[in-house]
Amino acid sequence: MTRAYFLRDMHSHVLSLYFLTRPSLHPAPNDPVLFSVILKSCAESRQARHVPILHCHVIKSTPPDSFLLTSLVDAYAKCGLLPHARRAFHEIPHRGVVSWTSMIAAYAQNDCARESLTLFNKMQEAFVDANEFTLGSLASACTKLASLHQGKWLHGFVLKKGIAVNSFLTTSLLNMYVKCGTVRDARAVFDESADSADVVSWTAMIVGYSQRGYPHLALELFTDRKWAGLWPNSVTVASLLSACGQLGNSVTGSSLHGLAIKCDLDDPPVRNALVDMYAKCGVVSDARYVFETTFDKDVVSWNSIISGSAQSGEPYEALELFKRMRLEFFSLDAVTLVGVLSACASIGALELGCCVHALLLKYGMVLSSVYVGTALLNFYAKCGEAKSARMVFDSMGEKNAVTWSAMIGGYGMQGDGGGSLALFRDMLKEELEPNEVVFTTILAACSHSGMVGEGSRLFNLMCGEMNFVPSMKHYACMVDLLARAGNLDEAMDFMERMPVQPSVSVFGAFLHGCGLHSRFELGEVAIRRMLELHPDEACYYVLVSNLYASDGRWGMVKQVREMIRQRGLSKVPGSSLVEMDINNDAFDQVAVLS
DNA sequence: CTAGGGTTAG
Repeated sequence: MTRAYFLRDMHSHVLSLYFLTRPSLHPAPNDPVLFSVILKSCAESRQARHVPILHCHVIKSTPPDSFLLTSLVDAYAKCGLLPHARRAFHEIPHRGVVSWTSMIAAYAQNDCARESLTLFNKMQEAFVDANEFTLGSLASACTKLASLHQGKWLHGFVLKKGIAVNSFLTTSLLNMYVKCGTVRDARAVFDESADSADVVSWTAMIVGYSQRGYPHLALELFTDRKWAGLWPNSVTVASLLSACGQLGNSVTGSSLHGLAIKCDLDDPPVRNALVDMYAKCGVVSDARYVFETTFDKDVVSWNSIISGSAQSGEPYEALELFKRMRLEFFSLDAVTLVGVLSACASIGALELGCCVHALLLKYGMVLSSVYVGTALLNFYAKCGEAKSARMVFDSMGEKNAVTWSAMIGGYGMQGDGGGSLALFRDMLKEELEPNEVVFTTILAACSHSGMVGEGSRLFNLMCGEMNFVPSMKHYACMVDLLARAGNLDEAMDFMERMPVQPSVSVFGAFLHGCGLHSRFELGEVAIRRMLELHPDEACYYVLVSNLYASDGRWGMVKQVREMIRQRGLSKVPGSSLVEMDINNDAFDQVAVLS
């Protein structure tokens, strides 16, 4: 059990004990110490029941005790009773910095960040000086408002007024920069107060790196000897596991698993992060093991294993788990359905996915986030339903590069390169920055529709005007584009002029074109080059054997296959899927869905 | 009497 849970439990016991021994009598304010203890326990255990009665006792005396009213503000706020907190605040006769800060914090904790800032202005008008507590709460308010501007102003205020910066304030400011600004600025805050760093500020910085796409730096900060004296807790470990998952680093991941066991850091977020890490590193069996041995599963546990299975090539397992979740009456959320949709997309389970769509509408989830809309769109696109995908696309409010890319790819999959291009132009018109995934998608769409001229033009636009450095995927798309259309000499020329060594997938695209257009002599030239660059790769032999097969040279095919066997290389056979037998399996699922 | 960090998704 973590410290937070323990404390909440303890305060709950304090209350039970007190009200058991004095069933009808609440403490009177003339015993302020006991009174404060009881109030604090109400706040920490989130039990609002007794607070109004205690409040009555306080305001009976004249003048009411400012200290106790301030505690009441805090207690109400922690129980989520913001209007009550506000009333108590207005009843305080002498408002000192603590009273103001309690109310500012009350707003920040109850999602009224805007009011926190307003109240801060009133506090300054009342000539009460803010302290590090006040500014910490205000920094949290800025984080919730996603307001870098206000946050920077606050940071400046702290420096200008020479307010003592402790690890609490450091963490709040650092976190503000992580969520609203850049990790660089966050790191600057962290480094400037390195002397007062503790586990929480250190962890906040690790979380920042992990969440903002620098998992490598997260691990680096963790192993930095400069902070060797800090001992990680379960929050630290959970975010480090997330970083390992992003990197696909299961070696460090399992070490952290060991650390968590050794230090008894075992709560739902850690277990969920473990499930996610193992799934992302391709060790689904370990992910499954951690999941099955978690006895206090929450919705995130289910979501992690469902998405993990779906993304690790086990979509049927994912659907099976979803069914189990429903049968156990576990309540789902949008993330669950996004995972299920991704499983449906990968096996083309149109019927089932449509039921998920119905569920999304039922819960009113479609508009709730870009993630949901994009997942639904992607599902329809992958099932070859570009029209339905487009309807989802048009109904979405917020869209990002992934959304656009899924829709562009949806047209591409149907061989509608014109549709892809039109949408790509719309994207540029809306002044959105296409990323490398969008470029890959549009190039592939051109290739599948035989639009060589358009594809080449886009590639030049990407490398020239838009200053993109093409990745291996882009090169493979270009070679595929040229080779598929029969421009094999041009494709060969393109490969030779590439600034990096072509990968197996680039050769694969080329050889495929050679097979399609019966240019076997060129294919053999490419095979020789590929052999020099990539020996010992099974897929290489498969490509060669495919080329001979398209020439009808079955003797050669047999020879190559024999070579694969002798060298002990193996390749997972490819497969494709068609939805059938809806009446049995899918309807079984549908029954669970409704 | 007041303050800080986490896990899942396209």
